Amino acid sequence: MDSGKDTSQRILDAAECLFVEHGFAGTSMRQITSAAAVNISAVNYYFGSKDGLFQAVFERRAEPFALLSIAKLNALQLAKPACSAVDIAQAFMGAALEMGRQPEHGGLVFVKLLARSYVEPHPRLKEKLPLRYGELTQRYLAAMRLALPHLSDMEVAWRFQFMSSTMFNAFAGNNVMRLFMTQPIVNARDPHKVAEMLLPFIAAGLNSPAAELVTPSTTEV
Amino acid sequence: MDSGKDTSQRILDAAECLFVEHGFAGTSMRQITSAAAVNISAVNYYFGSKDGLFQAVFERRAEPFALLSIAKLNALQLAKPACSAVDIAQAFMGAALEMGRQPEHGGLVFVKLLARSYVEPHPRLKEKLPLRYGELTQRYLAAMRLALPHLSDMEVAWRFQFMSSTMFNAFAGNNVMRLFMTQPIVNARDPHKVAEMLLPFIAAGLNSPAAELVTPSTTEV
DNA sequence: GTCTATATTCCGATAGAC
DNA sequence: GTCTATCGGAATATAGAC
Repeated sequence: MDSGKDTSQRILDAAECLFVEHGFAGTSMRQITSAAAVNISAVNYYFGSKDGLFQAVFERRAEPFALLSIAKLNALQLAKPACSAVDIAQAFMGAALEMGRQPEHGGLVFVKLLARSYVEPHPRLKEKLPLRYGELTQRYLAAMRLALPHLSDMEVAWRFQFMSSTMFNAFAGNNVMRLFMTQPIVNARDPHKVAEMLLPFIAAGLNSPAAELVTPSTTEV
Repeated sequence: MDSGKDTSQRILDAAECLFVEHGFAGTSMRQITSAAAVNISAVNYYFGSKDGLFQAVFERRAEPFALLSIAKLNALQLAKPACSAVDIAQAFMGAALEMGRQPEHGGLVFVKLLARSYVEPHPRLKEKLPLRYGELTQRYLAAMRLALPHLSDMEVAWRFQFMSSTMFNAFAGNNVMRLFMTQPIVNARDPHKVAEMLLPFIAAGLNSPAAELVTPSTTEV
């Protein structure tokens, strides 16, 4: 029998793919259990509800990805205490790439789920995510502040935001081209090639001079 | 009576907001008609179906936005035939900003709808959008190729893609911070301030040197 | 743990009175 | 054009046999 995986894991795998493709509201439990070839009531047995299933789908990958991202930064700062913004960007991208290289961690599916959650955050994420990713964000922001002393803390945060949205969307394959053109001319099949295209853009963007503020007041909350 | 707008327009307005906030599948016709304070059967009367309503919501803004974007580029190329990549980026951003300035065009709501469609394209968009936005994309790509002669056509397309995803997400207020941190430190309330933050990042990214290809083969389809 | 059967609610869509 | 009423189906969730 090739279906050696147990029921709950098959549900998680199927749900992960379907949530990425059609979103939470756009995916029914019947689709999930049908794709996983399990009985429909198994979802409630293992996860309590559809909401609970989503949470489980996310939590399975969240911790490994956070740990991986922080480990990449730790390794970088150990090897090169005065690291540049480009080094930091590469560490961040490296975490996504390494995740994509590990089939046991779902490959790039979780990065795609992150890209989607970015636009359409599930209610339960708003409670749990800050606690789990707060440290990651703080660590990367602190590193970037050191590497970009010519920028204010606020502008560093903006650039981290720009870097993240560009990266996540690129790895997730969310192309304007795919949407706007009959014949797409960019393709995100190989994540390493995407990373090669990304790097000069992001590196130059991070290191660019501070914004010339036309409006004098702050952009902060 | 302050509800001077007619029924179909009130439906469009309510649906536009709800689709942006909860997505197509996550929004029911009952939510829409309730928010619009109209009878539920009015949707079918005016738009035939929920799908038809989505298409109408999109098409109301699609043409004005496309025309505005192209007009910005026309004006730029007339005033400055040898325009730079930064000029082009500003023209593109200018279209979104001007759309945001016009309440009769829904302000920034359509940009947010674009940002969402980017991740979760409605089936009907895949047919209609390339025809409507194909010219826009081709025009901007052609202008960028002239302004960035050191890049291959393919790499220019990638950078247009990076620029678009960063812009749309920034204007739509899709922040990693909002998702990852308890206390968000960036805020996208004023689109002009967002644009000020965006410009140096995107300008430097567009003008950065070509990627060093480690893998020799092409990234094209 | 896995299944069938079912409860209950909500969905989009339509028919027909006015 | 706008309303009420309702249809048929699909959604999540649960109860209970095995």
